[in-house]
Amino acid sequence: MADRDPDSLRLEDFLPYRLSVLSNRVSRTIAERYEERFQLSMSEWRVMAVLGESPGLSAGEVAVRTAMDKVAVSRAVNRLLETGRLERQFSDEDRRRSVLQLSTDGRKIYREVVPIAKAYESELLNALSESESGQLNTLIDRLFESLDARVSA
Amino acid sequence: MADRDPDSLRLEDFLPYRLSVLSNRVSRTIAERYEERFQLSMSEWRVMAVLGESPGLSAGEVAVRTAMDKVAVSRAVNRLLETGRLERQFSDEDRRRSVLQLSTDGRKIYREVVPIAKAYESELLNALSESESGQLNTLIDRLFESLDARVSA
DNA sequence: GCTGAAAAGTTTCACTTGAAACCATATTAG
DNA sequence: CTAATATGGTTTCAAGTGAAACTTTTCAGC
Repeated sequence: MADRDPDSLRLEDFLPYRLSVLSNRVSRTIAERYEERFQLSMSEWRVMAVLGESPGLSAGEVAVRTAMDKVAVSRAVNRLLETGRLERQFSDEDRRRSVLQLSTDGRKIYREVVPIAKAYESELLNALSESESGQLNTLIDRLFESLDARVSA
Repeated sequence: MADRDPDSLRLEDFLPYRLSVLSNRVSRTIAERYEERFQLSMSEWRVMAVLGESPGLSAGEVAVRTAMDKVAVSRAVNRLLETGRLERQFSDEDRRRSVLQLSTDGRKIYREVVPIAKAYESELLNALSESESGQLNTLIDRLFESLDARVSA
């Protein structure tokens, strides 16, 4: 497994590359399952997903939770408003702050997409044993910690 | 770790989402290290990386090896030609087929970037023990197999 | 209360991206 | 041979993206 020739770089063995390819394939596959069927982009679905779990968030909070930037959130929110999947009010205490929640229609779609998403995740994880999935999660968390540790480095 | 409520979806625990965020952060971080310094986009670097390992590939072969689509490769190749990092000939047997290799300048940059990329990978993997990195690689391979198994499903 | 700075979102602009159409060369069938 | 088909690569076009500028509202200091 060791690959310690410092002068050569086999892209196929390079972790950042492997993660990127894996993630792209996974995301594309799952998106195919709801994009066409629900006319829902991945950004829109992410926004719906956090609002389904946590109604009443502001756009900024959605951005943090989804790791999207605020521009992308703004656009996704607007499309979801246009398509009637989302309702927006503005906070009484702070009228810049939006208060977002799924509409009746949005909740309906949410309830349809969640099982699709979870089924796909299970399918993918079928390749792994229970304990391996646990390992994977732990390892991913470690990598996040490693990234956080060197924010400004 | 089990999360088997089929009606709810916590994005933060959802593997496809976690992979996507992890991969984006890793890629962005590493790209920062060479983009500004070498005026090199991630696509261009990927093309250089495979040609550094395997000179003489065609554009199509580069596309397969980098998991990029042919449009992206075509554009990256053209930029690399313009900036003098790449040389292109066309095959004698099949004059549609390009034969690509790094130029002297390209090889120089390649030799500078490889250690940067590898250093970053090591930094990231410092969070893991030797055996954990091995586990991670195995798990990622399994997930790829799982994806390949259901190509047309 | 006012003025200046900050925060929540939105808009703009320049750039990237991928699908589909396209061009040139190669191959195959008749 | 020549027509039809396939293949390698490029161009076009429509959509997506992020950084920076902007608008509106709030807050802090005086």
